[in-house]
Amino acid sequence: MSETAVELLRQHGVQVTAQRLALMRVVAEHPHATADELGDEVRSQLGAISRQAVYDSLGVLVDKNLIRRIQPAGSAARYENRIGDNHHHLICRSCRVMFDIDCATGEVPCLTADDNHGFEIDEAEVIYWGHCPTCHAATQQQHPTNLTK
Amino acid sequence: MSETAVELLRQHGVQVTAQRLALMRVVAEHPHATADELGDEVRSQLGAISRQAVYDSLGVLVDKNLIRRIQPAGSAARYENRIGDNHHHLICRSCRVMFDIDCATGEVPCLTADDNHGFEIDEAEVIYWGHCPTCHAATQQQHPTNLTK
DNA sequence: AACTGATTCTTGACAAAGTCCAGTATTGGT
DNA sequence: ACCAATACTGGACTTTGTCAAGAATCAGTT
Repeated sequence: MSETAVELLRQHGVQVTAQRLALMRVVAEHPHATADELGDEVRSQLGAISRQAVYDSLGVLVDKNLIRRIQPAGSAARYENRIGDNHHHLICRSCRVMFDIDCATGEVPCLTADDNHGFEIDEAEVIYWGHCPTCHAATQQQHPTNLTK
Repeated sequence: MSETAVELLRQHGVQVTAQRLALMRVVAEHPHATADELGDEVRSQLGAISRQAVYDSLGVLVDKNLIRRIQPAGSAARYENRIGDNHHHLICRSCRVMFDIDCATGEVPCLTADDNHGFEIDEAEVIYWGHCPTCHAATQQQHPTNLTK
């Protein structure tokens, strides 16, 4: 597994460092974690890593398309290593749980927009918002208006 | 126009204040502006408004569905008064320009997900990412890897 | 028109997420 | 093993937003 990671980095012309390898591993182990959480996790495995290194490395990995960054409203950026399958996300408005979800339309959804304003569109990001079973049950009694948690 | 705004607020059981009226007007005049920008604009019209009042008021208006909050990756929350027509957004990865875009599939897109994990889904937020004509032309020569602006 | 309770606004401190910068350490090619 | 390029560290700083206490405003009632 580490072998593969090293090769992957090399293939993408990226220097191989302990921090990057650790982050790749940790992202795979904890999908949808924040930079902070990933940093803590790496810290518990490597002993130490600076916040800047976490951001730098994640940034490089995102740029090279080795991991994906998701940034849902009202929360810090999250990272996942499931890439290239154009899947989307389902998030609970109350508790912020997040699930992967395959697009209903099968492939690249809604990618053809009526008026693309001359843009070169490369991705249609879809986020499904709703309430998970638990939170939905809880909101039956009272109707919460402040969803900003 | 102000009449309408006053009525709108009343209809939604919201107290009518100068700050809220100003924000509604300013949001209408500057779609896709950030809270900060809206605050500045109100300030230049009313003379003064506190940051907290801006956030509070925008929050109330969003809760009452009088305006909509959009929070694209890598930028502060933005507000617009075009609501209820389920339109989406097209954003340039380089310069962050943002356009409204009607959904290609006509109505509530991709809202039926294969496996909804038991969620009560109420919205499918779609953001089209790409490069605007200008930035696309610029990226033809050199391939920029850092899209985090 | 004045009173009053509830809501809203102001002010200032605080917090989270991320960036900037200068110096040091690592990496990988020779 | 050496060296230039790249990456990491540590600390200060910025941006975006929230919390909390008191002052001001709103709107219903008399």
